[in-house]
Amino acid sequence: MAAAQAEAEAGTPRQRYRAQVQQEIKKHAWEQIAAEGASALSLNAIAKRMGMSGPALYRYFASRDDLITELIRDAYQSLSDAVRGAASSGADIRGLAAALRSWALEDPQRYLLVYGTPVPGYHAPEDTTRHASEVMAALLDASGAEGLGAMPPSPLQEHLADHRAWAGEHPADSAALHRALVFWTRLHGVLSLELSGHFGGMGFDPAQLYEAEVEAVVGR
Amino acid sequence: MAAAQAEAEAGTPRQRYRAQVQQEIKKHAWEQIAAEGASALSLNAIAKRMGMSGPALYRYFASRDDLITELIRDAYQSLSDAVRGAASSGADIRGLAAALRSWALEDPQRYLLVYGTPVPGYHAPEDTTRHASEVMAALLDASGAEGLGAMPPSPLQEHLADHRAWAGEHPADSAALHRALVFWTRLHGVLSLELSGHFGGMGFDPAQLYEAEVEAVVGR
DNA sequence: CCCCGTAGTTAGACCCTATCACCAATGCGA
DNA sequence: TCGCATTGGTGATAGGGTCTAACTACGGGG
Repeated sequence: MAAAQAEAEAGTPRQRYRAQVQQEIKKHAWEQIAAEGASALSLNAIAKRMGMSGPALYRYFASRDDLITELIRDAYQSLSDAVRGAASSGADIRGLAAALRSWALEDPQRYLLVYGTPVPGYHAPEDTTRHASEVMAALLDASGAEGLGAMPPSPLQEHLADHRAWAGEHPADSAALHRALVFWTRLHGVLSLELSGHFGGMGFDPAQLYEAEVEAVVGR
Repeated sequence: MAAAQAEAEAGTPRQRYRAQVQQEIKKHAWEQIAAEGASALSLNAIAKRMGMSGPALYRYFASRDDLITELIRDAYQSLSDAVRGAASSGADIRGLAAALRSWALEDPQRYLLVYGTPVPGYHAPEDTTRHASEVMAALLDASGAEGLGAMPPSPLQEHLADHRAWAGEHPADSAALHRALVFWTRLHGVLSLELSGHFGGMGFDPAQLYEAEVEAVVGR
């Protein structure tokens, strides 16, 4: 609570007001993104909805890209919270998968902001990669758990044993590294195609495909 | 060749000129997309590079969205050609995977134009879904081939047996349907994350992960 | 109480898409 | 070969976007 106070109420009244307006801008930005996609986000439109003139927003965000970067940062933070929250409340790998899916469906455009098509040349700020690492760490924890079907040794696992920089200090064997990567890429494969509407009209239920992929990762 | 003539040289000189200019516009559009991404595509910039004024392009494409739709159409066509070409020259499921990957790496933005983040509310024209079906059909052919590791029966396969509208008239059993879906989603999972740069800095080789996923689909 | 920093304004430069009216050239039928 | 409708290209313009610059109004700390 002290932390919440420090974020929400600390400082001078001016700073509190500033933080409040920034939050409101972001709120409208998310609504607009959910409705029209990130590429259609317009500072002018946000300003009008807030009852002020366009250039006023530049007191709060240096540029449109700055605002979007901030939103991406928040999205990463939210994702990290969701999966680490699930992990810390005892969820196994299936639970993490469920948490990931419900986080994605809760706001598809938010998921696509993180994992969708990037602008060539865009470089994510430092702390987003930190959040990505946190998610990875939770995945690696779950991937190393006992009771999972054994992944047969493969050339990839030998490769991963030699290229595990991304795992940091995490004490996971190459089978766990492999499982974490497979968890990520397979679930992203189903989720992103579903959220992008590529399953639309095919007639089957994406949730069941997702479940099947989760079971395949677990090892049956 | 008769078909090529019909496309490239048929009709009056006016029609030939028109088709030629349209092709040149598309060429510049692809260059711009490859460099800056589809969201940064500008008709004005294309016109300037071609040495003419902005509004002139509207003689050839009714709107920016129209041009992009046409590019998506061409991308689908190109993808369909690539995988059906591989299939018709005797490639097995591994060959299809290799063809898909090399098609994707050849022009990442082209892949992302097809499978990347869509604009909410955008509806693909009819013939793109036709190309998607052709790709699916090639996949289903390969997925039904003998010599593949058996996919154990699962709840998903029962579901797919009842929801196979997307397979059309194709005589594939539910195991083949399952394998085709898994082929698509898993390889897309690796490819899209790779092309979006999410593996950047992780240190491992995406190609080896891709290969491992292909082997997993084949059934080892 | 004054004063300075901050929030907000309008004006404007420079992009973009898109439409319009007008001009020029081209190639077809008579 | 000539006339002329069709077609391609132009500048002007409307309207929206980002973003900068100059100016005004307010409110809290000295």
